[in-house]
Amino acid sequence: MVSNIDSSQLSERSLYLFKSLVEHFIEDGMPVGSRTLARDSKLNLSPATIRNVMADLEDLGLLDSPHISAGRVPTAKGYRLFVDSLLSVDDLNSTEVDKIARELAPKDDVPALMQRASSMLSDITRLAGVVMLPRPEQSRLRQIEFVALSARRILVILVVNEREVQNRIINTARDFSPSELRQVSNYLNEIFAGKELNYVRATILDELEKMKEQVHQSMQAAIEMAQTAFDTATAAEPDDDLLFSGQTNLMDVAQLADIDKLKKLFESFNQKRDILHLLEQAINASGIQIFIGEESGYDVLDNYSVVTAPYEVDGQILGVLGVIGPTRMHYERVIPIVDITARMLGCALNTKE
Amino acid sequence: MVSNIDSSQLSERSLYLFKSLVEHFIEDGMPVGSRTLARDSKLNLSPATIRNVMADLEDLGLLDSPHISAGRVPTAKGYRLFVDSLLSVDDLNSTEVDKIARELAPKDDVPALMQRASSMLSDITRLAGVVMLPRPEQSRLRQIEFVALSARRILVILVVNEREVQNRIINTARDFSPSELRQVSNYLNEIFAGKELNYVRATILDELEKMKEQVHQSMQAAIEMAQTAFDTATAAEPDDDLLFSGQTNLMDVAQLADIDKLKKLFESFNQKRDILHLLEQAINASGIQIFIGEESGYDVLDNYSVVTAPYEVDGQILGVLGVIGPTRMHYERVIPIVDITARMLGCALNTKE
DNA sequence: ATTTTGCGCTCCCCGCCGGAGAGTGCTAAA
DNA sequence: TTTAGCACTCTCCGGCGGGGAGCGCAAAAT
Repeated sequence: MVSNIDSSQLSERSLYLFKSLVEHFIEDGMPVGSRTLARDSKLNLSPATIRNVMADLEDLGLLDSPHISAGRVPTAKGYRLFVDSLLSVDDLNSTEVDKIARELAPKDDVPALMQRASSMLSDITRLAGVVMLPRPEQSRLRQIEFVALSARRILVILVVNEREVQNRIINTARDFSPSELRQVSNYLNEIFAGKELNYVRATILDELEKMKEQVHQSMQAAIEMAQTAFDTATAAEPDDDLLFSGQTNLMDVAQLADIDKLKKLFESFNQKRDILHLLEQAINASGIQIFIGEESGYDVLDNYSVVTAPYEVDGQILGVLGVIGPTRMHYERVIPIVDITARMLGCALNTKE
Repeated sequence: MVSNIDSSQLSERSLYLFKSLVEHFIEDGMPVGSRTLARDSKLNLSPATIRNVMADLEDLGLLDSPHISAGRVPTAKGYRLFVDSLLSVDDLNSTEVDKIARELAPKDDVPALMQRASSMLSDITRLAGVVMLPRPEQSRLRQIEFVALSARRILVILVVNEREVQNRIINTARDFSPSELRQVSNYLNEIFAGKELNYVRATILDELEKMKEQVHQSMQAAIEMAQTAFDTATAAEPDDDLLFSGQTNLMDVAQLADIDKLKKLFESFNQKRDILHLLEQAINASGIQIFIGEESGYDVLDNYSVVTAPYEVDGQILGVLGVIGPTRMHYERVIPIVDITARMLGCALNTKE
């Protein structure tokens, strides 16, 4: 990757002009020329001077011109500098904060809350919102129960992390009576409650042999049953961990030529893989993270940026949420929105305890 | 609505020409002129003759011309005639039938099966697929169970229709012991098992008073608990009953000017309301149903058609599935695909019992 | 040394023109 | 009833030209 530019390498004036160029371009999407910049900036410089500055900025790789006699446009590197060093972040007005708070009031279950967070992000930014659901690695088993549907069909209920409930229906090799089932669930709850799902699963697999010798005959069946249940449980919903919304907002901005690009982007929303990988990168770097255009490494994101923030409860990061839009988005607005949404989502998850 | 045309009102020849015009237009999307039609049809007629015929067809409202010196294009009414009387439906080749059968093999739970049906429809047609989940009106309560999460937080599990499981967490006014809960669930199962959810709900509401007098004190609590549970239960997931897929396929065909229309269509996919209403119309007319362009009454569907078929188990219709694409889709291919998918989905749901 | 002025040059955009092509409708002849 | 002929209407380029925006460079000004 080409070295990024540090704001200290540039004169005050260059930075100021660069900043207003970027702002101008974000505002109306047209390449910005020296004349416009001269008029709008309060520096009272002639267009010629500004042309010189712009030429320098272009040499540094911060600007680009679509063709020789058009104005300049920021490059990904340019946006990077802008976002890292030049951006003055808006304060959100209180109506918006209120709206976010209201939407994220903890009224129902976790998936619904996540869904609301996502659609709120897209509503308020008029871009696409995305929320990564809490990763299953952080799932702790709280309780396991069995309900007999018929003699050999058993409904397994896993209560995970206080709020989430998972169901599986399994078929058993032999009959179980209700009291037997109760016994089994008591046993399993005793040894596994509070443990991580993956740990539970691993334990069941690894120590199956050992346990077989120690425990009562019917407990063997319990172990096997649990194994079946968890096999499906932890492998479940591997593709249902991203919630998108407002994709259609991206169709507004799209200049017609981009429709093909946009289609690819939508497809990668559906496959979820790329976006998921991207968000996983953001999960560790705590705080707002911004991926600009091609620098994300996914070429479907050419000309698109992703603003992400992890959300956490009790200092533990549970997942990531964010906004996807054109590189020329209003970062100064989007950033605080993503930031505060992540915080409030954390709160909502917390108070729901 | 303007009266539709019956095929008996037209001469053999007109019908033949009309049919090849529609086929031609479906093939390459360009208005079809008299010359082309004269060349392609085996009738050995001069373009002039064909022009006369086309003029008649236009008078009948079956054709339209974008402008005076362009060829002709079918109207919605034209497609209607084509689909109702002229269409020769393809036999699916066995590879495709196999593919459908394989995809719909009953390997896992109902929602996943539905999801696969939807994406299969879109994959195989290269259009958008949609599946309506079984409507809750047809839900019969099979079993109800309670699991104590803590003293006053209770997990309610409703087993519906043999396969579906719904969970709610409710907070109670007072503590319940596990044995009490067992008692309550036994009581509720006894009176409500096998009944329709809506009936259950109505009964609980209407006869709450009456029961209060008759039944034991703790049963009162049971009723109230059940009420809380069902209140949320039947109202639940009103927006999660349609599964779309392959929306992006529609971006291929879209001529650039249509991008705005397409956006509106996508938005109505998200809101689900209109499409849901449309599919509900299809649920009663058993068999394939086709909505062409504006005749559906929803103007987001201008220039789009919807091919639907209800799927059923034991002669009872559970829901509807279908394909959404441009009016100029290959009906002769789409129709049998939708048809067979609906059948096979019915089978899959049946054998899963 | 920096900034400005002046100037020539390069593009894009838009409207215009004109011809080619496709297609129509009408009328008159077969 | 069908066809041939013909005038007419549109669309779709491609080319042309002017206007406008913008650039770079060099020379003059500060």
